[in-house]
Amino acid sequence: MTHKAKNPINSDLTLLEILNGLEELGGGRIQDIADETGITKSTVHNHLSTLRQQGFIVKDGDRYYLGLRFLRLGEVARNRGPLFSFGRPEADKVANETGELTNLSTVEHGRGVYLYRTQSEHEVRFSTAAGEYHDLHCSATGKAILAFSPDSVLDEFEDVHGLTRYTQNTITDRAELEESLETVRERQLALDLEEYEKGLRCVASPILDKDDRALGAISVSGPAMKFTGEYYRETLAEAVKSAANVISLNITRTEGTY
Amino acid sequence: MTHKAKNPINSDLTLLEILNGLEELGGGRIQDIADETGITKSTVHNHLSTLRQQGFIVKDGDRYYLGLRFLRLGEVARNRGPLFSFGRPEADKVANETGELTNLSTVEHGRGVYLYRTQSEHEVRFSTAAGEYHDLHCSATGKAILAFSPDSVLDEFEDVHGLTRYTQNTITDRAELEESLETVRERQLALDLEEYEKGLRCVASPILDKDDRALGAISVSGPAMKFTGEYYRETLAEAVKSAANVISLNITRTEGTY
DNA sequence: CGTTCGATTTCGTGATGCGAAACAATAAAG
DNA sequence: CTTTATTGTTTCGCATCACGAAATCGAACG
Repeated sequence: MTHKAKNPINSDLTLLEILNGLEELGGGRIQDIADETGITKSTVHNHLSTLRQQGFIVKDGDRYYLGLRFLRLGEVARNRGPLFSFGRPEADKVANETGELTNLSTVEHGRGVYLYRTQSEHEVRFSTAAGEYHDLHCSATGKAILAFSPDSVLDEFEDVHGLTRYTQNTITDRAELEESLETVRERQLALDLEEYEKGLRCVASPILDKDDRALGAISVSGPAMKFTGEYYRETLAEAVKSAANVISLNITRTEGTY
Repeated sequence: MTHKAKNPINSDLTLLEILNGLEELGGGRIQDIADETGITKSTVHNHLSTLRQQGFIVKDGDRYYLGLRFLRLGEVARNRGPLFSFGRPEADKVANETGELTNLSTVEHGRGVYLYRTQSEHEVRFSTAAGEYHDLHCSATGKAILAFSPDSVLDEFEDVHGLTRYTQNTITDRAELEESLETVRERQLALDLEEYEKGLRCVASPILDKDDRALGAISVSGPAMKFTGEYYRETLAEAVKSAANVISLNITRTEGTY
C-alpha cells in the first residue's frame, strides 16, 4: 500500500468519496450521489452544503457539480516542478510539426498521470485527459519513465495495480518488462505497440534531471495503421526524443530554482 | 451571502482550510500549514495523512503538496458546460492572429473565473491563471458578462465583494456602472481602460446562449501603451467580437446536448 | 553526545458527524 | 384539482470521533 494513515479522519473519507462520486457522474442530485457512494442522503446533503458554502461546489437547479475552485488547485498541483511549464511549449511544437497528438506525463502515487495533452482538431469534446491516470507497464510514457527510475517505482506500481493484460501485446512478465526497459535506457526511446489498446501506438522519450532520473516523459500517439515504418521509428521517434532533450536541458539549466 | 449551510461539517471546514493553505503556500511542512491556518499540528497531520492515503496529496520529503488528483477534478469542472470546449479553439485562433494574450472566463459564486488563458511566449513560468478569480466591475470580461446577465449577478457580487477601487479609473458607482453596461449591450463589447491595474487594458465580448444570456466572455489583454487607437478599438475589438460570435453560434447550434 | 526542531503519536473528553425517520417541496399521474 | 411518487431538507438522539495539549520519536547539526 502506498500510505496508511494512522488516524484517518472519517468525515474526510466520506467527503472525498463524495468528490469521487461527483467526478464519476460528472455531477448529479443528492440521491444520485447517495446511491453511487452508499452514503446516507442527509450526510451527503450536509457535506455538499458545506462544500458549497466554501465555494468548492456549485448547485444548478437540484444538481451539484464540482466547482472551478478545483481548477485552481489543479493548476497549482500541475505547476509544482518544472515539467509542465517547460514541457508544454515543446509539446505544442511537436504537435504542430508532426500533426500528431502529443502527451506529457509523470508519475504520482505509483501511477502515470497525464499532465498535458495537445488539443486534437477532431475530437473537440472532452478531449481533456489532463489528470487522468494510466498504467506504467503498457504505455510508452510509462516505460520511458520506469527505465530511468529506481526499482521502487515499478515495485509500487506492480504491488498496487499488477501487470494487467489489456491486449495480446501487453507485457505481463516482470523479467520481460525489465529486459525491455534495458533497451529503452540505451535508445532513450520507449514504444507502445498496441500494448494497451488494439490499434493504438505511441513513442515516448524520458525527460531527465541532472542525475538522469526521470521527471516524466513526452510522447506522441496515434493509429497503428499510420504509425509504421520509417515515419514511426525515425521521424516521430526523433521528434519526441529531441523534444525530450530540449526540455531536460532547459530544466537542468534552470536547476536550483527547484 | 452566497449560501449558508444549516449543518456545516466542522472537519470539512478544517480540511478545506488546509487545502486553501496549501494553495497559498504552494505546499509546505506540517508546521507551516499549521501556522498559516491556525489549526493544531496534530489535526493538520491527521487531515493531510488522510488526504494522502486517498491520493489527493503528495508528500515530498517532509513537505506536503496538492496532488494531481485535483487536476482531474478541475478538468471535470471546466468541461461542465460548453464554454471551454467550444471556446478554447477560438481563443487560440485569436491569440495566433493578434499575438495578444487571450482569456476565456465565466462566473461562479458571484465572481469572475478564468477558464483558460493562452500561453504567452515571454512569461513561461506560472503563467497559468486558469481557475483564478477576478472582479466583475473592473474587468472587460466581467462587464461583458454583467451586461447580459440578470441584475442578481451584479447584486451578489456587490454584496459580497463591493465595488472596490483599484485605480483612478475603476468604476465604483453602481449607477455609473449600469450606465456603462448599457453601451456594452449595444456594442457587444466591453473595455477595461486600466480600471483594475494601471498600464493594463482589455477588450472583451460576451458569449451568449440562445436567450442572449451570458455564458462567459472572451478577451484580449495587453499593455496600455500598445492598446490604443484603431488597433485597440477596431482590430482587436473586432477580433474578439467575431470570436465570441463564432463560439456563441457553435454553442447554440449544439444546444440540447446541454 | 547533546541539543534543537519538527513530525508523529498518545490520550481523554466534549463536541459532533451519523443515520433513521419525519417533514416539505415539487412534479407527475389520474 | 387530488393523489401519488420522488427527492430535497430538517430534526434528533447517541455512539463516535475529531480536537488539542503534551509526550514521544527522529533527524540534522555542532
